[in-house]
Amino acid sequence: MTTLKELAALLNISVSTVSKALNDSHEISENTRVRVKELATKLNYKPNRIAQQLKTNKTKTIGVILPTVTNPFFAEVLHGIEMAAANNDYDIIVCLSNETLHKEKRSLELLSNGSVDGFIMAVAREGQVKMQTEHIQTVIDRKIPVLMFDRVVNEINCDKVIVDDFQSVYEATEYLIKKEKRKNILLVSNIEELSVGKLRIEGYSKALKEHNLNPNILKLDNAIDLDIETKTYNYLKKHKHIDAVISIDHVTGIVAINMAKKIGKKIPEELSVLGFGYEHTQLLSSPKISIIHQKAHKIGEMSIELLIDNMKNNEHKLQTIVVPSEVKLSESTK
Amino acid sequence: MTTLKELAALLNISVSTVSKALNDSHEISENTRVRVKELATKLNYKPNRIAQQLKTNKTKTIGVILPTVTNPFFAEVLHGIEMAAANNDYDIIVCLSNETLHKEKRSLELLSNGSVDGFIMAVAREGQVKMQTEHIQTVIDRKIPVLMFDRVVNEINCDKVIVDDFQSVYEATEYLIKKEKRKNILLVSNIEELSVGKLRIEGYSKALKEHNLNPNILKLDNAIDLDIETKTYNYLKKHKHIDAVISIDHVTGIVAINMAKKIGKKIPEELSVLGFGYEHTQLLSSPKISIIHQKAHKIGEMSIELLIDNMKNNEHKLQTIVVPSEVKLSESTK
DNA sequence: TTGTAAGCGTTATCAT
DNA sequence: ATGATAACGCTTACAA
Repeated sequence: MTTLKELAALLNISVSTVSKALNDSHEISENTRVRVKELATKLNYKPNRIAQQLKTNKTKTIGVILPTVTNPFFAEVLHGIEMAAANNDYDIIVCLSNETLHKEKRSLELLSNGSVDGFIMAVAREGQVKMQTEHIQTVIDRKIPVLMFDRVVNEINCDKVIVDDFQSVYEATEYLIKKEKRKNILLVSNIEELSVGKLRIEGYSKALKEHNLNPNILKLDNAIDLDIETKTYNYLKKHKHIDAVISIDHVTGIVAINMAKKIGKKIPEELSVLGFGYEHTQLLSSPKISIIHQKAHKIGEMSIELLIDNMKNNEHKLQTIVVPSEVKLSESTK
Repeated sequence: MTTLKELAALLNISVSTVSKALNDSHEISENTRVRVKELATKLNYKPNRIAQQLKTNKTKTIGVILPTVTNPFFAEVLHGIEMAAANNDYDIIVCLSNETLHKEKRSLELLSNGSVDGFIMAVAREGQVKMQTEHIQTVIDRKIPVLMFDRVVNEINCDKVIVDDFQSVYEATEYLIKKEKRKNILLVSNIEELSVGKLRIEGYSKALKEHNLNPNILKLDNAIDLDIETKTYNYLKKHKHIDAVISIDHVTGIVAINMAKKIGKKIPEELSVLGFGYEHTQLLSSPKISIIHQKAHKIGEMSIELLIDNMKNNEHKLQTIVVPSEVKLSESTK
């Protein structure tokens, strides 16, 4: 790799002159500026980023710690983060906690050694269940900015970008009650132990209470694949009076549709199904599921913007931004 | 952040002594070694990675360039990459090309300045269509190791990790012909311009030819959402004799099932459906689709292993590894 | 307008 | 056993 030193030697001028010339310093004469730049392009000179980082004590890199990336919500957030970061000339280092505390901890520790200028993270399931968060506070105490999105720790004081979990489910439930006149609404949950899951369930409960309806909640307890189907099938078979389903994740809603059809329920006439969804969710269900579409891409973008403001702006004030979701009704229920 | 210098000052010894003590040099006395380490842990000293990188000219970081991460295949590969990288004490910088050439180019250029020790990439759709690949060769010429996975450029000589696209579809098609006695097999494609798409279609064509059957190919031409449904619906409606569908991506197979049911076809009796799939694909379809399951996670792991060997091992030989897929038949067709 | 030199935090060589 | 010094590649005050 070509270095400033090499350029300087070839041109018989000093390193600092070369540096200044390349950075368009006014101190440098037109003539040498051109000579330097020509040789630089000819030799394909690129400043060594590591050296620049050491000098400036800025990495222009953001650490992104996600619980997983196979969940389409996080994939889409990551997409938003990457795009926005690139637009601001930031790189991102991605770490996956796999929902475990030890991996999340390890990643934070490893990257806190000057590898990144700040962090964007959604906390791991394990940390949220066990309520262990000191490792995050430690990073903040070291004056490294941290931003949390989606899954958030209330006790920690930092920038946050969250979804309107409570409000969106509250409104969706109300819609089912008031507009669609549903009276026996089942909530299906596979994420009840997450902060977002709790909020969604609260939104549902509040709407039901306000209309004097009884809650029906099917907690799948972090089940996988066939278990999800069996439990849903059995529940719907046993409780024939259910006339609407709200799924609070992106999978169980489609499963509910499939199971209901198997039982012979007419959708949406006899059963209205609403779930959380992403890019292809509606395409994959038939009849179409109605979805609460979290603006995951937007969440990613906002996270970058806010974190960068925190890193650059001395008067930055910590804040929590709520990104509203968008309800997409299926054609059939519109 | 605590530095060696600070430790040295506090202990009234030289920087180099501190450095050696922390690195367990035999030159240092038991006594000072302990003193240094105690103070280091007390002040939570962590060596500055940037400085180490500058010194050693190794970043222990790998650049990962993906076309997208909302496609579950790439998400799962990324997961495998991240896990394997972490196990080998490597960080990954993730860039998304969004299937565009200019973003892919930009990312390669930006990271080629000493930011990473090597690259893992799947080329963007645009580059594959336009057959533009010089930017990749440029990186290789600079002696930065590059590994390609899945979508691969034959003309470029580098490590490759690929899927058995041709073979898996060939065998799946043969299975439909020989075991299930299907005679009118439709191939649905939304990725015919990608290297992998071409190979899959070839596998299909070869199997048909060997059994003297006529190919039926529905090219969706990179269509989105409702278009996919409409085109599939119309085709199946018009060509009632179709008795099997092979989808060569992870979406159109499920859509085919839904559309066929709409038309009134019995699945799998009248129509057998087979597609490419990932974690939740089968869960989302009803009746269950049979899937060719690409070992995406494995592809990610292998890519890291191979690239690291390339970076560390002087006698490394460039190679192409084929990761076999696994066919998961739906319960109903087993 | 150009050059010298210090410094970012490490590691490594060579004295002491 | 410990320390002084140079070096990685760059930026930047300060001198010339």
